[in-house]
Amino acid sequence: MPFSKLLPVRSDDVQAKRERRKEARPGELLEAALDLFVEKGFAATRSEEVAARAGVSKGTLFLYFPSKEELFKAVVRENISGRFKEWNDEFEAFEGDSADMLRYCMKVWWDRLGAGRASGITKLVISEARNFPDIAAFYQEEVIVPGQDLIRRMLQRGIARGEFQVKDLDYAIYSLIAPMIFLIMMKHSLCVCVPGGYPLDPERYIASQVETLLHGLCKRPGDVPAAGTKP
Amino acid sequence: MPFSKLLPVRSDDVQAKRERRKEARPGELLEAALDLFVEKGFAATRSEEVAARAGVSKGTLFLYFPSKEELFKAVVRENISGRFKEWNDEFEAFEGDSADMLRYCMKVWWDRLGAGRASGITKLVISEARNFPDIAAFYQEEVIVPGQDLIRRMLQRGIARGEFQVKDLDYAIYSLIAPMIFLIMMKHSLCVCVPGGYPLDPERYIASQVETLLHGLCKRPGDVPAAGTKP
Amino acid sequence: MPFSKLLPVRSDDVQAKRERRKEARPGELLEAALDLFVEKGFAATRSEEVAARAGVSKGTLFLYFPSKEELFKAVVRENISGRFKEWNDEFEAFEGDSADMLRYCMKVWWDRLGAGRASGITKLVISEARNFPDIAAFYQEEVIVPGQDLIRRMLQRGIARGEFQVKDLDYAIYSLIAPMIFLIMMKHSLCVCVPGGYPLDPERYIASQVETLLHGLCKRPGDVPAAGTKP
Amino acid sequence: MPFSKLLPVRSDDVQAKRERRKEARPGELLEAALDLFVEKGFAATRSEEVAARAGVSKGTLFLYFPSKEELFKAVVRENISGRFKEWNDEFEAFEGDSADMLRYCMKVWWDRLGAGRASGITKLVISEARNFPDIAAFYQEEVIVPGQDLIRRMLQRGIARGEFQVKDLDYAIYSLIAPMIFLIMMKHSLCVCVPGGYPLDPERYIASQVETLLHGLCKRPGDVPAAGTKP
DNA sequence: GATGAATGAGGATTCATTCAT
DNA sequence: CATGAATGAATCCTCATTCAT
Repeated sequence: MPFSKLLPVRSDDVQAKRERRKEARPGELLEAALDLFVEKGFAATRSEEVAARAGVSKGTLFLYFPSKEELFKAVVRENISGRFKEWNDEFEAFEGDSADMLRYCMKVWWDRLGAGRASGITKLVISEARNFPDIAAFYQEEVIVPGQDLIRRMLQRGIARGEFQVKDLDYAIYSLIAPMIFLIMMKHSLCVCVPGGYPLDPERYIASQVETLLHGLCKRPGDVPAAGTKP
Repeated sequence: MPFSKLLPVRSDDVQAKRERRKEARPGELLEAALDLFVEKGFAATRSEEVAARAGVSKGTLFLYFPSKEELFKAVVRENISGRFKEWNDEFEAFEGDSADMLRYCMKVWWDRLGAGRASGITKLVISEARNFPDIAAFYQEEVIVPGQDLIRRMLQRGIARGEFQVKDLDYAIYSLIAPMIFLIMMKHSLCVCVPGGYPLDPERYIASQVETLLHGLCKRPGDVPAAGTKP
Repeated sequence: MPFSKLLPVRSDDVQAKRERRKEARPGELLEAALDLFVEKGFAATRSEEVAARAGVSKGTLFLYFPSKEELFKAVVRENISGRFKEWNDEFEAFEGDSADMLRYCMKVWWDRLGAGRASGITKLVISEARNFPDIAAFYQEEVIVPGQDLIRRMLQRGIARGEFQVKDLDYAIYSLIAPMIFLIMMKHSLCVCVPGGYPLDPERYIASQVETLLHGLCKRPGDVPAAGTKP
Repeated sequence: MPFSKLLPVRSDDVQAKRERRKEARPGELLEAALDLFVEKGFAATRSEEVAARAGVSKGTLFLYFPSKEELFKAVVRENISGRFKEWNDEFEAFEGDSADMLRYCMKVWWDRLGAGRASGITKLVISEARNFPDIAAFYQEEVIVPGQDLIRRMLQRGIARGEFQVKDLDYAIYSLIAPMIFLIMMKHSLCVCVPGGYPLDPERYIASQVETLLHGLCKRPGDVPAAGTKP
């Protein structure tokens, strides 16, 4: 038994915590940085604040990341992890109406990604892409391509089942993407800073988007007079 | 007639040039500011650089605009707010099918605003709103409120004419806004920095969005088998 | 008769006014500058504001005074004019009690100098003397020396008439000067900028100062119990 | 005992020096600031110069004081406000004649405050109050109010003991304040810049002021013929 | 002479980054 | 490894002064 074991327990504990923390450092810093970058953007986030939120000193931050810019890149890379495998499986397993599938997907997307902190990454990338081209490339490859691929397959399923019709499949995917990106951008910008508050209830927004997306704005010959319409 | 009138024309000319320059200054500065704000964002744009690009010195900028923020507001007024009058008139004067109106509006919106540099302002505001609440509030008031108002009236027109049906008018406007904002965000972020290039042809994008928006994804009972569908 | 005489009268008038003004320019500038220097001090007074208050353009100011510093010096020199002749005469002519003379002088000093704008010069000189040694020298020679001389003679008169007694004549004069300078300084500083307001009623202040100056704080053996004393 | 404790003393020493410097910084900065504020006034003192005189860089100054104004307030607290406790105690403890108390106080005031650099602060505030209302308000609260309060209590003590008599207590305090302020103003303006030198010996000035203040200028019936009077 | 547009040095303050401990 | 004191380049904005007209 080493002598250290004979030292007062507190010291032991603290030592252990310190060890644990030491290895967790980069992660804690990335966490803190994610929060702050999402909240304030790259330029307005102060290195010291990141360090403070991670519970370390300013100097320590630069021990792990050589510059604020590298920290930023690490934050984005760290958080762009493809959860696409899981999503693909779920998609493959889905049975039923394509309209329901789309309704389900949008809702699930919001609950699992949009509503959480992960959407902050998307906001971050889009907002700062211009000043960080390699991040943009990274994101494109890791998120956009697989994401658009999944969405395309969803539309194809609908078409194959004779439930959807689209004129231009490559661009139809944007009819699903645009509403999601818009919601994310608003959630992280105007919704949190306009004095009167920018009114945007996500659930209601998604419900409205999906229905319009499925059925369109145009009244159809056989349609019932649409009870809910507010003229 | 005083002798001065008989002096060489040059004097007159130079005077004229000076006058012209003086009057042109604000415009030149606004041009330069627009370029830089769009390129670098609000925070990262340095006042001095705006001045330099307009061919004047630092001090001159502040002769015309009391602060960077006021300069930005002037850019917004010059490039966006000022156009609503014209748009409203056009809307009021429009005759014909509401679907055509929507097609026309989207196209015209792109040609006049979206395609130009002005759309960069929208991207900027959404990206940096959180750090500049004053700017966000200003933009909300000057652009978002009148813009959404116009869109709402377009939908109401369609409903009134029995051509559109919407369940939730307040949120249906986002079905028009989201595609536009998405296009703007992409145009000024991923589209200009992803190496391979983010493939997004605006015209085709808008055409696709509008048709889906009008008719929805779902195949309708009486629909012909949709020749254009690419399975 | 020159043709100009046939021009509309207005022109004539304006021309005349302009002529008149042209010669008055330096004076108007000095007036404006006096006001502003007294109000804001040297550093905080902007040349442009002086020009604006004098009704001319910025450039014109520099036509008459080569720099802000020279303007400042001119302002002080211009306003340090000895009205001492008049005061001396009045002093020589005064008949009566020396205590009354002192009461009279203090009151008259306030009415004629202290209360007016002239006191601003004194405040100005004392406040800025350190940065303008030649102004200080000028003021010393033109104002302080003759002023102290007059005051000394007043005390001497009292002593000669057996009405005053002083131990140290050279310094006794400060017993008259200090209250005046203090009042001036306060009038132009704390009195006009402390939020709650610095309470200082000049008339009451002078009355109090004079009486204490004449009779002292110490109760005298034969004194009546001083009805007005507020314990 | 860990081995580190056995390391050469040098490390310890250097550490100590660094600690000492860190703790000394605010003091060094306050010293430098006091010097410069007194010498040049508030507006004309450049932050960088304060830092330089304290032997640190611009940034370091703002590490200890968030703004130039806060630096100034700290200077005031350090040099003036902090002393009232001590003064009050001394006043409470004073035994003896009120005239002696007044003589003692004036002398002590000069020795401890007036003669030192701290009095320059008072001069500065009065000179620049109008441009820095916050500073004026702060000074009023921290220095003027407690100062006048102490003086009022001194007069009240004299009255209570039947030694002083005043007609208007609220204004009688100015009979003590005015001489002190005058001396301060002169010391920091004309006295240090008039070429020939403005002749003002503080000790003699105070002695003269106090005696006149106590006994007044007027000869009293029972007075001896005032040996010292120089006619 | 008069104008006022233009200049650019200067000043307060911020913050990423370094480095001695 | 960790710290946090120190740095100084960078940035917004001001204003005395110049000079072409």
